[in-house]
Amino acid sequence: MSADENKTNHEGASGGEGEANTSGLDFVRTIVTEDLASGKHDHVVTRFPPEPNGYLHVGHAKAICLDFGIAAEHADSRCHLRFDDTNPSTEETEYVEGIQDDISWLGFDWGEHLHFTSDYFHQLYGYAVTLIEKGKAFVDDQSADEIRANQGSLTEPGTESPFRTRTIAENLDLFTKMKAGEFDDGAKVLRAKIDMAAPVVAMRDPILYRIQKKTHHRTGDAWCIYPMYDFAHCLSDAIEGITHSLCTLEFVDHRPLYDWILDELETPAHPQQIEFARLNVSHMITSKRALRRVVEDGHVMGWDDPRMPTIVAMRRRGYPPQAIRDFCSAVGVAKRESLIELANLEFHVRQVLNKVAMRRMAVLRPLKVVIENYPEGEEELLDAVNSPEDPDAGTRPVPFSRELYIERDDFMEDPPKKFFRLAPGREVRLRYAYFVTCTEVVKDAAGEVVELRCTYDPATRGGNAPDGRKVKGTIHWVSAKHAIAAEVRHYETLFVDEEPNLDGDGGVFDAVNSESLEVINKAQLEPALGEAAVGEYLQLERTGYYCVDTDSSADRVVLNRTATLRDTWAKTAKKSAGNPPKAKNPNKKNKKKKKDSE
RNA sequence: UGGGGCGUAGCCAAAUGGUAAGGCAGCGGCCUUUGGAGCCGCCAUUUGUAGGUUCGAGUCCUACCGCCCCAACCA
Repeated sequence: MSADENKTNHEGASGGEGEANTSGLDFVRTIVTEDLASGKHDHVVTRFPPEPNGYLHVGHAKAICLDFGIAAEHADSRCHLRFDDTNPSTEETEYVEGIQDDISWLGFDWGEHLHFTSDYFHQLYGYAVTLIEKGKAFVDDQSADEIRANQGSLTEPGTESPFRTRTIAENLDLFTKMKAGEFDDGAKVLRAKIDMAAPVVAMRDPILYRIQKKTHHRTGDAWCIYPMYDFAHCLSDAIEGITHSLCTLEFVDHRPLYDWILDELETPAHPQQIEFARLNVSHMITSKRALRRVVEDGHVMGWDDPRMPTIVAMRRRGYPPQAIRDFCSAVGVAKRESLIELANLEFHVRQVLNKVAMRRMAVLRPLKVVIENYPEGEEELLDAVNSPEDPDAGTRPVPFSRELYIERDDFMEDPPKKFFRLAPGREVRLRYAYFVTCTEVVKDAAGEVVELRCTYDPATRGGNAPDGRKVKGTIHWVSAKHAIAAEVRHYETLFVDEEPNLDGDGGVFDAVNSESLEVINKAQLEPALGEAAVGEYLQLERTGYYCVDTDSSADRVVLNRTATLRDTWAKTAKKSAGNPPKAKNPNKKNKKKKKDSE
């Protein structure tokens, strides 16, 4: 018989549709599905509401996938992109454009529903006037400091403003003058009249409008008063007919205010705010403030540096949008705060790349090999498969000649037990080419191996021996004469800790991994790589997934390593060497409050 | 110490009173012209703790413990 019971009881209201099957759905989709089944709504409208004051990051990707994803799952449903641009001092057109690019790239489409909270400034103003007329809002002359001081504490109630009892007429007059620009920034604010003793601080006469004589990136100087988030957001949702307004957990406390405003005013709709836990990924941060520090302090090349957790950066690094969507879908949606291991994201990146990346050969750290019984000056073209996952991708010719490069790591003078690659006297297969046997090791004065002399078996052309003999190892190679020199960039995580502590003495500086970028200057690529386009997904066989970086030009190839290949050899090698696991950065724990993390 | 949210494996996450899905990671094996990919198997006698209700509890009740959020004229 309680009100609560009525609120949560959807079944009775159903038009005999039967119960919705919500098994396995996350809690947000469960609510949406039940609302549809009960007839509360016959379609769903969601919205993704970024503030254009920075670039989108992996955490936003989750929200985007949720907001747009849910809309796409139901008939006649849609998701709006609405820029929450109520603070002209931090927002810029550059970000408006960047955010649209990111969402499109991720694979979502808002159709005709590109909106701006600033489009509603006039309506919002009208709602504010209505609130004043109802005696539910007043103009406060207190300074910011005074308001803060009178707010009370978490355990003590606040005290009412001395201006709280102004007449409606006076409030109307003052608010009109605020809008007309008759007062300075901070001189006055419009506040809701709710309850200074409310246990939820957000309900203690929250500020609705403040004066900011700033030029807005869209409305210019038309306004000098701007609505606060709490006032603008719920009303914008209502104006757009949003059915389910999804946001992160820190807004739970704001829900009573969201509902209060919509209950006090006559609006076209009363959307339901639903909060879910934000996405955290190990070794990444999602605080815009800290991200800006990382960029401004020069720890990275920019917002799109492949080590950044931003969407532009993941794009430049070579993460396919499908992988990001798969990842978001795999981590789920719940209210429990969590820290997803980076390995999870990388898994989805590899999973997609394995299917789409063209295979190529490249030698990162070259060791010269001379095939002594291969005629000088001769060369030939061998066929190499472009993708074992996609027969339609065909083959390409790869030039072979007497002098080759192989990976230094693929040779050991004194190999351990399970090393299957080249060693003195040992025979291996050069991928797609021939079996070769190492006959001599050439060293320089310092004892460094500088060259290998080998012989090849002409009968093994293509990689198979007619006599059926097997080799244990297959290594990649590149013809020295035909190779293209390139720069290859390898990345480690930008932060050394799983959960970087940004509040320590050194802040971001102490948290960043100073060895997160490794530049390899003279990698040798097979000729086909000279034609790869910027952004193209590649797998350098046996070494990893790469893509052509935007820094590349006609005469310079730069590759980014997107992800390594799973490397079981590295594991067994490490195991037999008894290497201890990497030490972790000790300066963790004592996390302090993180703000500005949306 | 006020209000709110949350505790299921190393990391995520399902299970709507009926006997703990799935994924990642890890471990073992098969296969392999990438030590890749793929395939097979193993990995929670138990859901923060302690009581209680019930034939039956991760689910309901009580108490306790722990973590997170809230005192911007930010969003």
